[in-house]
Amino acid sequence: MTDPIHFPPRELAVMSVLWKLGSATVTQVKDELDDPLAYTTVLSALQTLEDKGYVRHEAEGRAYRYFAAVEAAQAGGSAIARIRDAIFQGSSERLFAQLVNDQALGRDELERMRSLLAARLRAADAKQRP
Amino acid sequence: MTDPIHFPPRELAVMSVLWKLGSATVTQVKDELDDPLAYTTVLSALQTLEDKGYVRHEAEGRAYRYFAAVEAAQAGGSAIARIRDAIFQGSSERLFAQLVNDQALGRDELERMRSLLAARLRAADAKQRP
DNA sequence: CGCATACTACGGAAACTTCCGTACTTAACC
DNA sequence: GGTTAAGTACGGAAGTTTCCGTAGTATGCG
Repeated sequence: MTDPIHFPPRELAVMSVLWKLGSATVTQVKDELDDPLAYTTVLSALQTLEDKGYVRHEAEGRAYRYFAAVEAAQAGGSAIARIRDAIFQGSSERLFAQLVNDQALGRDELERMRSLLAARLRAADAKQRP
Repeated sequence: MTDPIHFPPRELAVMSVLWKLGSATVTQVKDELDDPLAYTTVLSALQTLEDKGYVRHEAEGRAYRYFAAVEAAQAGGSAIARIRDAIFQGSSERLFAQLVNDQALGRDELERMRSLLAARLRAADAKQRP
């Protein structure tokens, strides 16, 4: 497996903007962040992330457009695994229990989870007895 | 809601040991960690965590026994929310999709997830039309 | 008592993270 | 051409995290 991807809080917030928008200029990232940071602060964060290889940029006019260089799914998988192992002692089931415990989950969302899980179970069956 | 709980990598590893063992002395934590750290390094981590209020200790003989002062479930809920919001754009469903995508999940584990989800759906129904 | 052993407190170095100001560059506009 | 506006590069200060060595304290043992 690759090195575990870990983002400190502020860098995660910046990555989050790129994943959400697909790509963004420095000013766009700055405007999306909850905290009012100086332009150069956001630029620094992006440059740090670029150093680490998590972000790349292209020139756009006289500005730069930034792109995430890692997929959200990849970062998500890594983050989930870390939480599962460290907090839930390796138990996906316990992690899941905590996830569905969220009272804000609507019925439609729960239904879609059920569908997803049913599909996943069928896939497991197919693999087990082909 | 309370301040978001966030553990840097090493501190998370230490908390993980406490959650796993219930409580532990410095030496026990040290022995459980994957990396071979000096005794004082582990002690420092525990003291830092105690400063932050995430850990407490009691005297045991001439040593200290450390306890987690936050529940794993609480830290887990906070961590899951952070990942959901930052990486999966607030979608529990997408987080869940990534979770069940893990090929290492066994049939029995998937079955138990299905039961959990079914129970959660029944609870949602009961709340919606009592 | 004197000594080794086991443990904690303290201090600090190095690296990382967050944050921003200043200086430099380029483009557009008058 | 000169000036303003928009943008980046650079450097650095302050705080956090990681890591450990040294010094101090207490316990038990001969």
